[in-house]
This record gives sequence, C-alpha cells and structure tokens, in this order.
Amino acid sequence: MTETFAALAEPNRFRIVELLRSGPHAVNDIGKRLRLNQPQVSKHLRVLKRVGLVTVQPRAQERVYKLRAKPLKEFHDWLERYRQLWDARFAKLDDLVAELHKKEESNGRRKRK
Amino acid sequence: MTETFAALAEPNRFRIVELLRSGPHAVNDIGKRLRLNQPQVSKHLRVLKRVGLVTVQPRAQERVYKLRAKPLKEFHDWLERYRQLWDARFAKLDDLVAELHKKEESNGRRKRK
DNA sequence: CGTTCATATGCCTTGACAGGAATATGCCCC
DNA sequence: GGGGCATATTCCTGTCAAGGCATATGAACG
Repeated sequence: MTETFAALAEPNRFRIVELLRSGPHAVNDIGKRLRLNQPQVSKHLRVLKRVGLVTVQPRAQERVYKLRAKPLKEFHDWLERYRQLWDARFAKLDDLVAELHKKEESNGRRKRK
Repeated sequence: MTETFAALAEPNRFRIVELLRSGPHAVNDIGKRLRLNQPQVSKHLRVLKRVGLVTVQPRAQERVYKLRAKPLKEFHDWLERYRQLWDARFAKLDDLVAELHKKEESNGRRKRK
C-alpha cells in the first residue's frame, strides 16, 4: 500500500496516471503530451508497473500502457474506512467528543495522577 | 496532492495515520503503541501536520494529534474520478474498446502514416 | 540484413529524507 | 523558581531516487 503511495508521490508519475485515466497511451505519446524525455517516461512507467498501477501491451514497436483497476479500487476501499471523518453524522459526534474532552479537562486536573 | 501521497508513502507515517483513525492520540502514546522513538514520532507528525493531514491541540504538556477530514475527503473525491475503471458497467465498455482496437490493428497497417 | 523507429537500460551526479543520539523548549507542580 | 515530564529541534550519517545523457535492445520494413 505504501508502495502505491510512493509511486504516486512523484509529480511526473502522478501526471502520467492522470493522463492514463483518459485511456491507454504509448510511451512516446506520453512524453510528448507531458513534455518529458523518453527515458524518464520509461523509468516512471517501470515504477508504475512494478507497483501494479499499469500494464503494458505491445503494439508493434510501441508499448501501450494502461491503468489497472485493482490497486485504485483497493485504494478507494481503504479510504472508505475513513469516511466517518467527513460524514455529516460523524461531524456532530466529533463536536460532542470535543465537548466531553473540554469537561474532562476542566475537572480533570485534580483527578489526574 | 502529491505531497499528501509523499507523506503517506513513509511506512511509519502510514501507521501513525492508521492509529489516529481510532481517535486523537498524544505523541508519547503513539510512540509506545508503534514502538517508535519519541523524536521520530515528533518528526513524522511534523510532516503530517505540514501537509494538513493532522492538527494539534495542547493538553497540558501533552500534544494531542488528530486526523483532519479535509485532505482525506479530497483524496476520496479524487479517486471517485477513477471509479469507471472498476465499475462493472465500464468493464464491459473496456472489453468493447479492446475489441475495437483489435480491429483497428488488423486493418490499420495500411492506413497508418 | 541493415536502417529506422520506439522503447528500455546503465552510469553518474545531486538532492531529499529517515533514523539515532544529544540537546533545547515548554509546561506543570511543589 | 527549580526539578521533572512531554515534546520539539538539531546535527550527523547513510540510503535512495530522479534527471540528464549515452547507449543497448527489439521490432518492422524495404
């Protein structure tokens, strides 16, 4: 999981992923659109492939890279577990907890070991 | 956005975030639970704070760190734009596109510039 | 088969960052 | 106000990764 994060942490790699969202692209095509030198594109794609974010399919001499659904879905599922943080219902609960903390703080000074 | 990724790419920082999902924690508490030295915990929390993933609230001498909803929600929203990748409906469309590509390939050799 | 095109790999330098140990800051309590 | 905690910061060192350039691999096509 953290490897996926690391892969997306690199700005140019992030741009590549964003570009690939619109569909598969060949290496040279990516390089031209993002103004990147070909070797860097290949290297970045290598990393993205290693962590499973993309797959390759040869088309003659070209290599067409495509986004893979699985890791992005896993990603999405992971974030779902944090949904409570921003859900309206929880926001209220959050306030409540904050209030409880305040109380605990004000009369906790004597109780504290 | 990529900064958030970078912050989460560090395994120990990821563990801290996972721990904070269960609620706010003080620095020393985090260190004990995750078996990390206090300075590293402080440093990691500094990074998490810089990218806006956490906030601090002083409680006497302790500093209680808490997850922030906003960046995680933004994150979630960003991933929503990729949902088509793993949605069933799109899976079919994907197959269709693949087939079209195959056709284009078979009779495209002469058409290609 | 040799040339050309698309892509991959190797080498090098440089900068960023994590961990460890020591130390500084800040707050509480007597 | 001085000692004791909880936390932050500093310095140091080693590691790792990105970019630039040169070069290697590999396929198509005359």
